Amino acid sequence: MEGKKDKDFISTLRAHGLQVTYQRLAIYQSLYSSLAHPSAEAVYQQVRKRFSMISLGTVYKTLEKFYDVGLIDKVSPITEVARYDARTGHHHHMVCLQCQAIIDADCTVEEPKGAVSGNGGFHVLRRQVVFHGYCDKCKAAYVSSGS
Amino acid sequence: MEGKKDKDFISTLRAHGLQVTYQRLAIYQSLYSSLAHPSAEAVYQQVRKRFSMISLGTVYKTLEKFYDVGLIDKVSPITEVARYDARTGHHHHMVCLQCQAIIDADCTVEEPKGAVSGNGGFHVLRRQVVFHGYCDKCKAAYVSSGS
DNA sequence: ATTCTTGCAAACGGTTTGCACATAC
DNA sequence: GTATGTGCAAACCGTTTGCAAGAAT
Repeated sequence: MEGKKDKDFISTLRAHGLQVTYQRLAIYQSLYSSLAHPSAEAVYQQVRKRFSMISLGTVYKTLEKFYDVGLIDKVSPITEVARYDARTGHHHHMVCLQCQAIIDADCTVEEPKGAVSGNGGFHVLRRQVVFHGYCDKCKAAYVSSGS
Repeated sequence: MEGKKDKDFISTLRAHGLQVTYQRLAIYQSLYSSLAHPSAEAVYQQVRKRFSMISLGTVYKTLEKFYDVGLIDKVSPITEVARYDARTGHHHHMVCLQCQAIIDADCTVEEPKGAVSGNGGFHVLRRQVVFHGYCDKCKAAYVSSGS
């Protein structure tokens, strides 16, 4: 579940003009090796396992900095807390209403047609699709327990 | 900007099994007559103009109740606070990164293709597309100020 | 009369901020 | 040596909750 060596993380950080610290390495590495779109708190818990003195504040600051320089994505849909993603390619998400899992999805979206003509002059920079529903696991639980 | 009489609001509330109060009427009416996808705070400020003794807590509780019974929609995208919409038809939104305006948009989205085969068993209930960018007004400001 | 709703204020939780100390460069 | 990052704790702010008084049915 790794695939990237410390060296690579270091050069990635440098490539984004970031100073390299153990905390940042640990945070980026943790995020990079997760598919769960973890929250700041989740990253904190994960990183803490190997780096017990890290503070939650640092995790918040670091994730925000990563996001600022475009190193990571921020997925903040209808889930109640911010969730992050180290894969910055344009893809979309399926969010489980039950367990809050966020699963990557692909799909194409056509240009928006505003209420008025065209899209009302809106300049689209990014499009994000969020599918809400139940993941495979929760769907089963949902069905078996009735309605 | 009205188009609906008090009587209509009353029957709409009743139709959703809600007790009718002046506060609820005012809140629903305010939301219904706005295109701005206002936040709870914004609804509060609006309603307060004609109903000065209303409390913010009531607005929160009421909007949530409306949402529960399906009377209104909750739009909580990358904007920092919850935003509501009295138009519950399936439509999407363009969110201005500058002024936080939310503008209705139409577009079709195809079924999601999960990372795995199909959509990995995900049962889609709702799909929401958020376009981020700059609205007509802010785009102009953005361009004229350079960068 | 009973149940639901309101208003108020306190609590909550995720996130941000200020500051002194430590670290990267 | 200087700028930047860290840890800690307090502040922040949108939102939720508990409860007593008030209104709807």
